[in-house]
Amino acid sequence: MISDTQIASVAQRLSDRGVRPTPQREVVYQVILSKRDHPTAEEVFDRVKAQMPTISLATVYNCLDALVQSGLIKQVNYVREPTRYCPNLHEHAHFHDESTGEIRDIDLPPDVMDRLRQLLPEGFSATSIDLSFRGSTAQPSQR
Amino acid sequence: MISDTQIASVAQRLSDRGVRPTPQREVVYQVILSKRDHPTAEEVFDRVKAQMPTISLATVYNCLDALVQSGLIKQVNYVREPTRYCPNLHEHAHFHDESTGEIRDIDLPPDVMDRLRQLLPEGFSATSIDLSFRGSTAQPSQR
DNA sequence: TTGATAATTGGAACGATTCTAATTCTCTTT
DNA sequence: AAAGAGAATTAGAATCGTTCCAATTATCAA
Repeated sequence: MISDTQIASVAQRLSDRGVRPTPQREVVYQVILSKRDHPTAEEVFDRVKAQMPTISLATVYNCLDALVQSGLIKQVNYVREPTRYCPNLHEHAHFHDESTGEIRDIDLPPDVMDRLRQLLPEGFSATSIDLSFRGSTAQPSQR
Repeated sequence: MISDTQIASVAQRLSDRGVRPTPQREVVYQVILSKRDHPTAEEVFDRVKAQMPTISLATVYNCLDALVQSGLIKQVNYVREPTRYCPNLHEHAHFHDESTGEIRDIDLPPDVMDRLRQLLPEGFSATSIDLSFRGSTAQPSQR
């Protein structure tokens, strides 16, 4: 369930970032925030339709693009899989479990980020750093 | 220009990895080795056609898959761009220059790899680690 | 040389994403 | 509160990269 104050704060966060807060964008953003996973655009579309059945897939793509551009969400992509979207704005990496397909966030301490940046030759500056692991987990994740 | 010994060694490397050395695979592999960049499948297709005009795009994809699976080349992918292929087997990251579109390899020292692996929680084991930077270079790359 | 298996081929099919052009909305200015 | 300009939304068509398919051809072991 979503309270009015949450809706308000979502709209607020959009305007704060210079994103015109349309109902569609609010719902898309709300949907992404309300579940800590990494949905594809199609999955977002399905979830959003529950609240706003008339929204179109093109709009979902447009909204996701606006959110990504404004820095409110991030994109994750794996070879030959649809792009996924991620509401976690902390510096983090992704672990892609090959057996379950699950994607888990891995915290990235600042010292590691610094160390990574040091790898770049003179004159290179990175606006984003993407780190992703692929592998398997010994035990099933408990959550 | 490609000498016979180079061809031979390409075929040899294929069989060493358990990849049946067909003419198509040899040419695809040779083409990828002969230029230190990160071509897409279509680009590989174009280059290969110069030597073997009858090859089909499907075969190029098949060959690239075989090479990736056997560990002879790597895949690189960026959000909403076609998959790219990379002959550099050393541990390395990629730097994606946003203004030129160029992709540069960045060496990854073993200690950094170790540090990255340490980030994984208990029970997680990574079969591959992908690190990629996105940004711009102050000076144009000299090479 | 033969047979079993694997690879290649061209074209159709597919999934993800983008484009298009018409409509509707939002927000600012009156 | 109304109007107008620009932005966002929409449905559907189009596009792009990739995979699938069924028929043909090649490779390798016996």
